[in-house]
This record gives sequence, structure tokens and C-alpha cells, in this order.
Amino acid sequence: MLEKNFDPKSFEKNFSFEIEASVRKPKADPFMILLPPPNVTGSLHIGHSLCYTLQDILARYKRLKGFDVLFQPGLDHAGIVTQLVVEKQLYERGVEKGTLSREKLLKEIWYWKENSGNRIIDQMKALGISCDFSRLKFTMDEDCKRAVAKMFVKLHNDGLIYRGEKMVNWDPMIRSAISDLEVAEKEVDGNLWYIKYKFEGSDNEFIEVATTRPETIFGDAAVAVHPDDKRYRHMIGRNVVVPLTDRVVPVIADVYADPKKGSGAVKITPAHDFNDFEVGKRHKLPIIDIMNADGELCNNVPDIFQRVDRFEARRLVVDLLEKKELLVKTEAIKQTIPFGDRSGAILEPRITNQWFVNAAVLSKKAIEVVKNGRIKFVPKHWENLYFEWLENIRPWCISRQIWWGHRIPAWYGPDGQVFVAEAEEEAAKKARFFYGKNNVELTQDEDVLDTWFSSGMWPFVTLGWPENTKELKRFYSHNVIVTGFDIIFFWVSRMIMFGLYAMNEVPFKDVYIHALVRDAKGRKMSKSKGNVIDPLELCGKYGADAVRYTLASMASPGRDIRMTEKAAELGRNFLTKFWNIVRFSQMNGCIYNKEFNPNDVTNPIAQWIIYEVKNMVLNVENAIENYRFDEAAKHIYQCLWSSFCDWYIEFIKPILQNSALTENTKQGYDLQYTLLKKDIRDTTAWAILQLIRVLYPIAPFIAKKLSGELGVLDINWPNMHSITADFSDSVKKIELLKEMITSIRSMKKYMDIPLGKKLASKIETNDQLILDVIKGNSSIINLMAGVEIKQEIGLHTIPVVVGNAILHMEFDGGIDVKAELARLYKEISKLEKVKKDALTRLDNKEFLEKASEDIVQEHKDRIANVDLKISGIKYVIKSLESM
RNA sequence: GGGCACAUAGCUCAGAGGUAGAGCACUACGUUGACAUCGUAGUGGUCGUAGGUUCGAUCCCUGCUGUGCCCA
Repeated sequence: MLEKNFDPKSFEKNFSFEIEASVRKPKADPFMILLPPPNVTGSLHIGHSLCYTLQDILARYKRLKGFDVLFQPGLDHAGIVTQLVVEKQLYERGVEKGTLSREKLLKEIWYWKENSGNRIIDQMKALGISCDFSRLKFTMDEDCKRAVAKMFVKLHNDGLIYRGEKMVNWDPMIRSAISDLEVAEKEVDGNLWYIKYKFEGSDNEFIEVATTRPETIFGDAAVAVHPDDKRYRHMIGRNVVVPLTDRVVPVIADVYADPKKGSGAVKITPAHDFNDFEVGKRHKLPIIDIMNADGELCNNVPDIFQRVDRFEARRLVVDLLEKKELLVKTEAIKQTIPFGDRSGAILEPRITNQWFVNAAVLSKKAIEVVKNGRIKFVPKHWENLYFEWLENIRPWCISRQIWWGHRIPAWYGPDGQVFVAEAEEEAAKKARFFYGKNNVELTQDEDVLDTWFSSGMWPFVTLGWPENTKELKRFYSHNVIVTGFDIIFFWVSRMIMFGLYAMNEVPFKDVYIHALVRDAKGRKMSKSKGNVIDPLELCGKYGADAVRYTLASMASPGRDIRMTEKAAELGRNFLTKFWNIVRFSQMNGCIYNKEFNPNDVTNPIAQWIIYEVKNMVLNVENAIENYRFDEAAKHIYQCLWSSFCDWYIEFIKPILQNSALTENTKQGYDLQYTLLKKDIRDTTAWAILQLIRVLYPIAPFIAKKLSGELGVLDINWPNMHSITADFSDSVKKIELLKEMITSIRSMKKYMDIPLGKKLASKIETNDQLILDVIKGNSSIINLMAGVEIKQEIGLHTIPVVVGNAILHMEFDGGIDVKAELARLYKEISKLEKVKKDALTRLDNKEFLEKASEDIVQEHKDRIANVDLKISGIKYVIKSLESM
């Protein structure tokens, strides 16, 4: 017997899904889900919980359906973040950044990874995520490393990877190039400084240049004005002296100078601004690099500025300009400047040698496969974002000047000749051939690859690529990936490009984009705002199942989730109901009977619940197949709570607890009654089992626990197609019974009659169905509505509308009919409005001509129905008014 | 500036071309056998706004307003 209270903590720990998740079914159809590998530094946040729960629902559902499910887990080495984390920890131990050798730092990172890197995996297990953890893959595993090198060489051989000197976004804190996608533009307060650039050889003639970055004057190569700007036209071609230096640069005409901005004259610093770089190219200006990797000014500037941090340099420059009376004015402005996503540092455009992927070539097919439907986004509109990015794709800078990651498989000879190869021996061979001699000293490229490079290979590298493994053949392409919209270009698009390139086949068929989990006010959750909800804390409080159920029920397509702690009560309360129905079944001897065949059931109540359960299962199935996790959760909820608990259990109580035995049946108590009881018990256990089965994908812990209580160890997906019997007659009867009971209860409430007070009643109707229902369910009506149906009753009665019938109830106490009358008036006016609407339509010739026959008939039926109700209510009103 | 999404009960959200739904909250009542993590009965909506299509629009189309996000 189950404990009285549902306490998830008491049993969740007892279940592990690792074994069943790793079982292979070679003869079944494969189904493959690719878990987006979390960062090795990560810890489970609520967004992960949603993402992983939805995938787990799919995986478990497909497993129950008999598929050979491979739910592939992994961890991402997250180059920059991980290195930052470990460096920070080292710093706290007194190790300055940059003082450790490459080998020592990598050793430290590996040590950290072995000791702390599995935290999120353990957290996933606690949430019940049923990946095949025996196949856990790390992007820095040896075989991944080999595969990455292979991919790099392959792309290089095909001319799709090249090295070049280009301007990139540079993060001075990380001291590395970063991708365009990792740049976050933010608006901040800044200044526009107006500076005098004196003309060469003149002491009082000058041009006023406005800049937001005065420290870059040392890199100035020109001053540009708009060719049509009358103020400056005569100055074009003359030379000016760059302030604080003796360097002379020309005034040039270029449309890039915006006459409306600042003074209209703009300094051009080709080495430190993307636009200036382009202007410089047009005018063949020299490129003067004035900055180091860490954001300090370098040796190309006057002595006193060398090795000075860029922001300190800015203050110094402004100071000095002011002293030399070269500063005209300072204007406070709002400006948009680029920040590094990871470090938060202000970025510097910088010209460096980097490796690039020619993504434009790869993007063509990637666009095509989504356009022609081979890959489907759910919800569909997310493909817009995908196209938008791929159609304007820029070269992908894949080198990073950090140490944690896949080192670029390129070696340089003494003269800088590059040899790209999977391994050093191969590079040496190429070098021997190139130089025509042995023992040429080669040095490997210092840089590592962008983390997303290896992530892009995830769909096939996890299956053993480049080896042509069994798994690769069986499970590529994957069926679905589930991820957030912000990852569409980082990851989804790259997997598609790489998958098509390496495998010549799409990496997956469906891309389900899940919602963002926000706080109660709709704000993004963040540690700095302090509005995060810790999923594990939530699981501790409400149970992992409740958290999973709640998230699933909130996962409506295309809408972000506003999550609160309280919302998890939804799940907990619902699961409590599950707990209690199993308790109920145990108390009433409802034991699952394998031989039970729902088609053979004859009792209308049992037929009705079988019908309800069947529909529910089909609806849940349909919902999950269409990624409607919210609907799946809702269908189970309604069937369990609104049908099974609210009605079915109450209906069967009199049968199971013998109170259905009237004097008549008591005499014949006996075989027939025993059989009925058995039927009801079987049906009850059967219905509960089906509910548990469909619950399992969403809330696996409690489903396992409860099915164990029923003595069912293996959970399969229920097959409803074998239920072919026609139960429609019983359904009609039970719906009528429900309506009758509700009507009586409602009336009693309005008349202030306690529900428990039994009233002797007599039904007045010609409707045979109603008579049948009452006759067959008198003890239920008695128990649930407190009404005893009799042939004859006393003279003092009050009438009640019950469905299409009038029920006369014996009542002699003083009653207050006012509230009840008010309710009935309101009911009448509602019905009359419905009637009027329908009549208006039926009066319309065009409606009769153009609307379908079904609809016309439905309107006619509606009027007939409403009329019947209205006349009943009017009759009751009349009698009440005269009381 | 370009694009996408959203606007339905006090709150959070479903919904479908043909009688407007759920959960929470709220009101009244209720506790000796599944369940107070509960039960019973209720209250509550001009479906953002203005047009258009249609026999019929809350739903489809267009404009507007507001909100959020992406890109520049």
C-alpha cells in the first residue's frame, strides 16, 4: 500500500534510467535525438531543464513505441569560457594569467575537467534525462580530435579553409579573435572630442576633426571629408599634422565622411576600425597598428604612451590635447560600441592573421535543404532567422588565440611556408617534399579552433565519423534536435553546413526551437538580476517529475515561458492525484488483470471511461508527434482529473463499496453482482495503467513507482486501436448522468440546501433515455447529488430542471428561492441570446444557400434544444415565483 | 531603418471560420476511508484598435497602436 502522502523525495532517488537508455534494439526502427552538449563548465539552469525535458519526453515516448532510440549525450569543451574559468581559479591561487606554459595550463584545465566537469551530467540524471550515458562524448576526446583535424584538412584541400590577414573583432581581455556572432553591440554614454588638426606648415590654420576614440590618433592615416561638403572642399589634397606627433597625413575626399556627424571631418585609422579599413583600401593609405593584443598601445606611438592601456591612453591624449589647446570641445553622446559576449570587454577591431572558413560556399546547400523541406523548423517561422543569417554569411573566422581547444593542424617551415596535415608526420612529409631535404624544423600553429567548429561536426562525430561505423550508418541522419533560437546560427546552421559537406546528407530532419524561460515579469533570467530559478532546488521542493510536467505543460509553440516557483505546484498537485488514484485502487482491490479485454465490458460506466481513456491516449500521441508538449500534458491532466477522479471514481464507489445493493439486488446478491464488481475493478486498474503509461515520458519517476505498485514492470505505449467496440450509447448516458448531478448540486447550492441533505424526488419526463439513466444509476445519484428517486413523494415539492426533464423534490422547510430564481433568469437570457443568434442566421437566405448542410442542421438542432431547455426553466420559474 | 513574433478572464496561457476554454487567483459552502498537495457550486471576457474578405470573423487579409526579440 502506498504511503498516504505523495513525497517525491522518498522514491525518485531509487530510480535510474541508465540501463534502459542504453539498450539497443537492432531489429526496431531507429530513432535518434541529438542532445545539444552543454558546456563542460555549465550547471543546469532552468533553460536546460526545459530543453532536456522536452527531448526526454520524445526519447521515452519513442522507446515506449518500440523504436531503437539513441539519445546521444555529450559535453562541449567550450574553449574560451573554460579557459577563463580555470585561469580565474588559478589567479585566486596566486598564479598570474599568462605565466603558465601551454602544457601546464592544459594540464590544469584537464585536471579541472576530470574533477568538476561532470557536474551538469549528474544534474541531468537527477532530472531524469534518459540519455545513453554509456556513450557520453566530450568534444576533446581523442577520436574527436582526430576527426576535427581530418575535417580541417578536408576543407582546406577543397579550398574552403584559408589563412589571411584581415580585420577581426579582437577581445583584449581574452587576447583572441572572436566571431562576429560573439559580439554584442550595446549603447553606452560616450564623448565626441573635437580636435584641431593643423595644416602642414601653418600654425593657425586647422581642420576640426570629431572622434570618439582620441587615443587612436597615433594610427591616423588621413582625415576624410565628404566630397560635396562645401565647408571642406578647398582643403582636400592638403596635408595636416596629426596632433601630438609630427606625422603628416592628407585630407581626402570620401563619401564615408558624414557631413551631419560631428564636424563633418573624420579621422581615418585603417588598422583600428572596420570602416576606416575600407576607406584606407580605397585610398591606399598605410596601415598603422598602434595596439598590442591586450589593448595597450604598442611601440608605434610616442614614448610616453607605449605600454599604456587604451583607456588610460585616451585620458592622457585628451589631457595633452587640452594643454596644447588642440581640443575644441567635448560633447557627451550616446554611442553603440561592441562588447565581447563572454568576457564583457570592449572589443578592438584589429588586423591579424587568422584562419577562415569560406562559409558562403557551404551555405548554399544549407539554405536549399530547408527551402525544400528536407529539414523542417518547428515552429516554422524560425527558418527566417536561419535564412537571414545564411544568406548574408561572412567568412567564418575559426582561429582563436587561446590554448584550450583543438589545435589547428597546420605547421610552418622556417620561412613561414604552411603545411596543413592531420598529424605532424604528415606535415613533415609535405615539408620534405617542398624543401627537398630532410629534418626541416616545423612549428605548429599556436592557435586553436573556434569551439563551434567541433560542435558543427557533432551529428556525425558522435557516431564515429570518419570511420564508417555501424552507428553512423544506422543513426545518421538524426530525427530531431531540440534547441534554443539563439543557437540557430552558432550551431544549427553549422551542423547543417558541415553535415551536408562531410556526409552529403542532412544531419537531422526536424529542428524544434523551444521557448526562452523568463521570470514572472517576462524578463530574461540572469544571475546579476537575481531572478533565476534553480531547477534543482525546485526539484527538491516539488520533485523532478513535477518540474518536468510543469515545464512541458507550459511549452506552447512560439511563446516564451514565464516561470515562477509557484507554477510548479501545477505539476505537484497533478501528480498527487496520480498517487491517490493508485492508493484508491489498492484500497479497493483493483489489480491489473492481463487478461482483461476492454471490448468485453458491458457496464456503461466502464465503457465510458474506456472511451475517455482511449481518446486521451490518441490525443496525447498526436500531440507528442507534433511537438505539442503542452497539449500532451493537458490531455492527461483532463482525463485523470476531470474524468477519472471527478466522475469515474465517484461513480464506482457505490459499486465497489457495496452501497449499490438495494433491497432487490441484495436478495439476488450473487453472481451477477460479483461479476460487475470484477469488471469495474479490472476496468479501473486498466484505466490507471494506461494513464501511467502515457504519463511516463513526462514524469518517469512516479510512473515507474506507480506501475510497480500495480505490479507492472515494463511500461509500453498503450495500443488503443484494438479497442473497437462501440461505446457511444454509454457515453451519451454518462454525459447525461453528469449533467443531471451537476444540475441538482447547483440548484441545491442556490437554494441553500446542504448537498448532503437527502431529498425524496420524482422525475417527470417522457424522455426514455433519461428514465433509463435514472433507473440504472439511482444509487449514484443518491450518493453524489443527495437525491432519492421515488415513485411517490409528498405534496410539498420544488421543481428542478435536470437535462430535458423536471425533477420534483419533496421539501417542506422554508426555502429562499430568490438566488435560484436569479440564476434561472440569467440562464434564460443566455439561452435566448443563443436562440436569437441562430434564428437570425436561419432567417438569412444567403446563409441557407451558402453554408454547408451540416451547419444549417446544427443551427436548427440548436434551436430545438434551447427551446426545450427554456420551456423547462420557464416552468420551474413559474412554480418558484408562486411559492 | 529592415525583419520576426506577440496582444483572448485579475494573472499565466490554450483555442478554432459557425454557442469563448484551462490552470492560478477570487466568492460561498464543505473534512469519519483516494486526495486539503482536496471536494462542491460559482463570479469573471465588446478576444488591442480601425477597415476589408465572407452568409458568418475573436480566428483570414490590410493599416494603426502597444510589447518583446533579431539584424543594421
